Parts: sequence; structure tokens; C-alpha cells
Amino acid sequence: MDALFQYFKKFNPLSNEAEKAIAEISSIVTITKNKDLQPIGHTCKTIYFIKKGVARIYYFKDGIDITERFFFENSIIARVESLFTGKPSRKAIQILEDAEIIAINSTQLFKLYDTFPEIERLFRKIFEAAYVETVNRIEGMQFHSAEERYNALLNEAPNVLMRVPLKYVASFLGITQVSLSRIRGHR
Amino acid sequence: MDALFQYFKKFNPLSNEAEKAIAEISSIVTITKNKDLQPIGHTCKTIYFIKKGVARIYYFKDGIDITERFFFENSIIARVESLFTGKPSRKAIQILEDAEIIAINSTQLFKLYDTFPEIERLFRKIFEAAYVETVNRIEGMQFHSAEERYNALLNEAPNVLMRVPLKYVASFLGITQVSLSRIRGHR
DNA sequence: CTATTCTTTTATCATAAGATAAATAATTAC
DNA sequence: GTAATTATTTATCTTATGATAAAAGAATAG
Repeated sequence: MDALFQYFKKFNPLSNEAEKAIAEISSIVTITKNKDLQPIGHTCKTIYFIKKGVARIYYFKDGIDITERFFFENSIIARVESLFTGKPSRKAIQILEDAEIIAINSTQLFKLYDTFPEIERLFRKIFEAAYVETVNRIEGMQFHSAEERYNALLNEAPNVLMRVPLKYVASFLGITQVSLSRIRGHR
Repeated sequence: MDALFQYFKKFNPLSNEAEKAIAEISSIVTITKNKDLQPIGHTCKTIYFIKKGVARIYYFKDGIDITERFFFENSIIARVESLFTGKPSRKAIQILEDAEIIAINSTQLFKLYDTFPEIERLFRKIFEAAYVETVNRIEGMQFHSAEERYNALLNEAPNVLMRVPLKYVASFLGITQVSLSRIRGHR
């Protein structure tokens, strides 16, 4: 649990009572490679924090498996388009390396917002930062060739390429696996 | 100002005092077509609400003008990657139709968060919704041909195509103006 | 109202990436 | 440790989109 509170400190340090309140609505989950942490079609009622392992959010478009994003140690995962709307998600969370995860019950968390403004502020800041990342990602997707996007990934997040099967990286970059392979063989 | 408070109601209704506090840090701006509401390089210290008019956020990549997003009546604009990080923005906000805009001083707004948790909650929800939109947009960008993206825009936001010069739409879709023109002539 | 500028379309050619198939290479299961 | 499965690469062919140039059309300024 300590890793989580360390992570929180970067956004908004919490009082002991607030930490305790979050600990009470959280649990530790260990889950093995290739398992789905959350399936497609379920409404997201949990915010996850990865202590160890790798995960991705993925969905199917016209029967093709598409990776929306990868997640590594010390980050928060949630299918926000479900979490914030209450609608079922068309996306799943899959574990790509055996993982140790902290699961925070979001229904109870949102209730804590009323009694602990500091918790509301914390998660406001966490999701503001995630929003910024997403906006920046759009910038990287507009008007860049597949090769440029691959090279950017190689520079900015080489761990993705080292820890994740390329077939998942391809759809994340918005190209086919074959194209990715071609690009990697530079031309 | 009323249009703004009507808009807020959809997210989190405010007390009269909170509305008054926001009114005090806001001002009305009228600005004409083609003007920049905020230039590139400035740090975003204002959250705008469009009462009337159209705007876009744009930036230059390798000297090419790229539209990140369009904004119409009854929506909030801010260059969040600057607003939430305090760093200067590489993006500008340009007015595409003579506009009437409410400008909220974000520095003062963020101070109000301490005295009015309801205001913090309101903007948390506004930006959560904006975050969800952005996540959904990424989905539309992965693995879709330019033609599919054009048709999606035509269905989901025909007002963009009716009120905005096509040269700006092209970069928004991630294609050249010439390609867009070709697609519009269906092939 | 005319000239100038800006926007959109059309045309041609070049190229990056898709589709499909098949060959290697690497993992996993037994 | 071997077979079976899964992942990656290589090859060929096709197609969508980029780049460039030029023409047509629309908007704006004087």
C-alpha cells in the first residue's frame, strides 16, 4: 500500500485519516500474465494502481484487437470512459506480465470525496495529469508517419518495446503488425 | 453570464455565493473572426466559455498549421496541457466566427477551490467529461482510413464541416487539404 | 464593382502502408 | 525435450494518401 501513497504524494499529500480511508476501500490483487483484469462489457467500478507488472487497455474494432494504451509500474489504470460516465466499457484491461495491483473501489472512493476534500483534490489532479497526457498523445498521432510514431515510442518509452509483444504495439501505433515489422527492419 | 451558469448546472449546480464568486473573476470578451484569442507561447491562465462563435486550438508542426480541435457555442476551451502544468503552450486559440466569450481567470478560480469545494467539484466534472471525449477521440483515430474519419465527422459533427474552412478540417482529420478534397469528391 | 488574395478542387506522379500468404523464430504445453 | 501453438519477419501486390503544380471558385479590400 505504501507504493500507492508514495505515488499520491506527487499529486496531493494526504492526511493519515485520508490514507486510512483509502486503504479501507482498497485491496491487493495478484494476477498472472494474459489474464483479463476487467472484461469487456463491464462498467468500471475500480481504479487500479500497478505495483508490479504491465497491463494494457484493449478493445475490438471490426473483430481486430486494438491496444489503446500500455501501463507500467507506478501508474493508475482505469477505463475512464466508463468510470466517469457509468456506462459499460467496450474495453478490457489485460495483464501482460504477472502483476501485483492495488484495486480501489471507485464507488466508495467517490463517496469519500464528500468527507475528504483532499481526496477529491488528489484524484482531480491525477486525472488532470492523465488528461494532459492524452491530449499530448493526440498531437503525436496527427500528421506523423508510422515510422515517426515508432521512433518516438522508441525514444520516449523504450520499455514498451522491451516488455510488450509487438503485435500489441502495432495496433497501439495504429498500424498492422506486418507494417511494424517492416519499419523495424528499417524499410 | 447566465449561459455559463446554465452550462454549469449540467455538471454540478452551484450555490448563489459560488456563482457570484465566479462572476467576479470572469469577464466578457468579444473578438472577431481570424483573431487569436490566445497566442502561441503564452501560459494558459484563462478558461474560456463560448457563448457565441466558433474557435479552434491550433499549433505548428514543422511549419504546418495543425488544428487540434474545434469548439462551438456552449463549450469550455482551454489549452489544458498548459493550464494544468503551468508551462507555456505551443498552441494558440483562434476565433473562426465573430465570438462572444466569457473568460474565467484560472489562477483566481483555482484559489476559489479552497473556499468553495462545490466549484472544485464542478470543474473536476467538466474536465473529467472533456477527458472522456479525448479518450474517445483517440479511438476514432486508431485504425481508421481518412475517408472513414471524414464520414464519422460528417455524421457526428456536421456543424464542423458547415462552419469551418476545410483547410482547418483537413489537419484536424490528420490529412492534407488535397486529400480531404479528393475524399469529398468521393474518390 | 473590380482586383487581389485566399480557399478548394483537379490532375499527375511517388510512396507508405494495407492485405494476403508463407517462412522463420520464439513460446508454451505436455 | 519435442510437438504444438503463437509471434515475428519477409515477400508480393494493391491502394490510399502525400507532394507538387495548376486551375477554378469564393471572399475581401479598396
